[in-house]
Amino acid sequence: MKALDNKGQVFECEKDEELHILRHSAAHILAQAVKRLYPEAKFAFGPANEKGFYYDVDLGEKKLTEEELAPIEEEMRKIVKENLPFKTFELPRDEAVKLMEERNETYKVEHISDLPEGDRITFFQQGEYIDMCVGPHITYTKALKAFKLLSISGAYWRADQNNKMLTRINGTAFATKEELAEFERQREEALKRDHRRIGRDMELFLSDELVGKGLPMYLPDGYTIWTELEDYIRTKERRLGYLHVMTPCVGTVQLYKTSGHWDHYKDNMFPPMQVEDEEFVLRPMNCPHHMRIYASKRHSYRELPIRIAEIAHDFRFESSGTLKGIERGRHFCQNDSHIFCTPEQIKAEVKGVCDLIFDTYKDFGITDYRCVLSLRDPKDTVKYHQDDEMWNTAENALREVLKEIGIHFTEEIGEAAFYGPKLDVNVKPVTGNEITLSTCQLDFCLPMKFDLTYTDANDQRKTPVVIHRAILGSLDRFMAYILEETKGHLPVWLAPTQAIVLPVSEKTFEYSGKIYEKLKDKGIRVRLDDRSEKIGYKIREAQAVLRTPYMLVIGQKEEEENVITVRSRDTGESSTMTYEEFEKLILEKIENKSREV
RNA sequence: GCUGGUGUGGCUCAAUGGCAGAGCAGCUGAUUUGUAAUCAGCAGGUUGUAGGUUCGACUCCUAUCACCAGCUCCA
Repeated sequence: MKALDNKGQVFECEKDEELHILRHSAAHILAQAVKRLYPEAKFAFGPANEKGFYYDVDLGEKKLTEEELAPIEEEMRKIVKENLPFKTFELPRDEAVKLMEERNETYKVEHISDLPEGDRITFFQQGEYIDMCVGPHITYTKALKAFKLLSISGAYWRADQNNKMLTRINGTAFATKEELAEFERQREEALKRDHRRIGRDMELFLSDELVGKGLPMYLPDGYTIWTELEDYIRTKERRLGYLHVMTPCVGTVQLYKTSGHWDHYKDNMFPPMQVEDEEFVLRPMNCPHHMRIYASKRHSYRELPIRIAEIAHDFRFESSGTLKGIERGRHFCQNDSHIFCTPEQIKAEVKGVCDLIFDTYKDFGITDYRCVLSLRDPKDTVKYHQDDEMWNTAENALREVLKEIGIHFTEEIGEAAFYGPKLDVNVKPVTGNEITLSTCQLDFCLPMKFDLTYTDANDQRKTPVVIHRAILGSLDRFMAYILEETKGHLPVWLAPTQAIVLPVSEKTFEYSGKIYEKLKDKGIRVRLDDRSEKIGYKIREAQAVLRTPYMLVIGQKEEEENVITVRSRDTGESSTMTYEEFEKLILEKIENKSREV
């Protein structure tokens, strides 16, 4: 595909940048169409992204509805048909400002004033529409062959909620109509993979208005998965020397004032409750409790590192718009730990945490993740604890360790916790934005606030370093991700129903019942489907709804030969074996806590 | 919280101002079945909630709640 850069050169673009150029150009054509239909419209930013493109528009008092997308899309088709050439030109800063002011593009003017002095200011034009832009773009509007406007949403100017909310028009574009059709098909498919949908189908959890929004309840099968995850991680942690504790789900306001969380997050906590002369909040995180456990006695350097862990229930008053099934609720359960160590031990401990994270991911077959070293924004004096030296030490220490271990990561400014830098491991759920699954945070700050100490080899009082870490993050969120990844086809050890006995007819109910009882006695999560339905019906339900790894088809043939026929959920294939062989097989699978089936 | 959208039986959807309906699930009965839906019957609703307009509202209006997409936020 031919493209035009901002020096006016036409070039043959690389395959991998084609889509981006196409979508970015679609955004310009969208803007042109909007301007034709709504001449008062002012434009902010209109980039391409991984899903398509959007343009943020200020339509004054006008509120665009989704029905009004169709005429805009129609106008875009007209522009494409007009086959307007894209042109580019460059202006000195003052003339650029003048041009944008003439066109009433106040957001563009504001943008120019933020650009560094020496920057070239370039424009692209197709027909009557001029946009300030670095390009590149398609050469003629006809090159845009397959596009669609998808939705309307709001977006704050410059991503700041104190600014005006603009109208964001979302669309997508592809090189061909076939690819666009495929995109729409995949979008429908994705809906079926959404953990909220799977959770409802499989009866894993539910939300109830009367209980409260953002407060999901786990049903028996969902809780089975939950407890398996809990056992899995606790067992792993015990082997690594973590010490599990249990602390209450409330704490005094003073506790959070001491930690500094109160100042930063009081608006995102459930409000305090006054009881006698104490004021409590539902706890939003566990660090302060664990700090107080550490502080409860004197520690020698010989004891360190001390790894205090807890599967801890937390409550956060999340904004209603951010709630999303069990991925983000107002109650959740953290797989939390605080490692108290000496500065010398940081490296080994961070490495231990990283090893644990990636070992766990290997078990769950999680390969599509992104590591981010989250640093403070030194300009943000409100959010971050002020201590340059501490930050430099902590950030350098963490960066150094990560490099040494050989983890590939990107650095992001302003993503750190208020008390320290962190490594976040992020994944992409089926719908919505990237989420953090695991985290490892280096903290020199809270130990000081809580006056934590240990006695070193020279009998000197020293302040320990704290590593906050979560592997499964929140069990709820982890479960959501695993459900989406597997489409509910969980490995045997996690599956709520591990095997289901399916008698072909009443004639084999008794033999089936014996098999069911034997498996149940072994602690296997087994069901018996003794309804008077045909075998095909039972298989369909076991496969598509329950997603049971093993379906045991028991007919007269099996009874006569004293065997069972095992149908696999994942291959759809059946094989015949003795009961003993099957029991051995399934117990091995349950023992093997990995994604393989 | 903000912007937009959606709310009809457990689920998926129909009915656009004039008698609230279908399929699946459920229950009852028949059937005794061999690898992704056996047949018949029955039952299931104050159309999210509260007001309003109208002779008449699932349908129009107002408010509110929940859910969905996106934005902001995410210790």
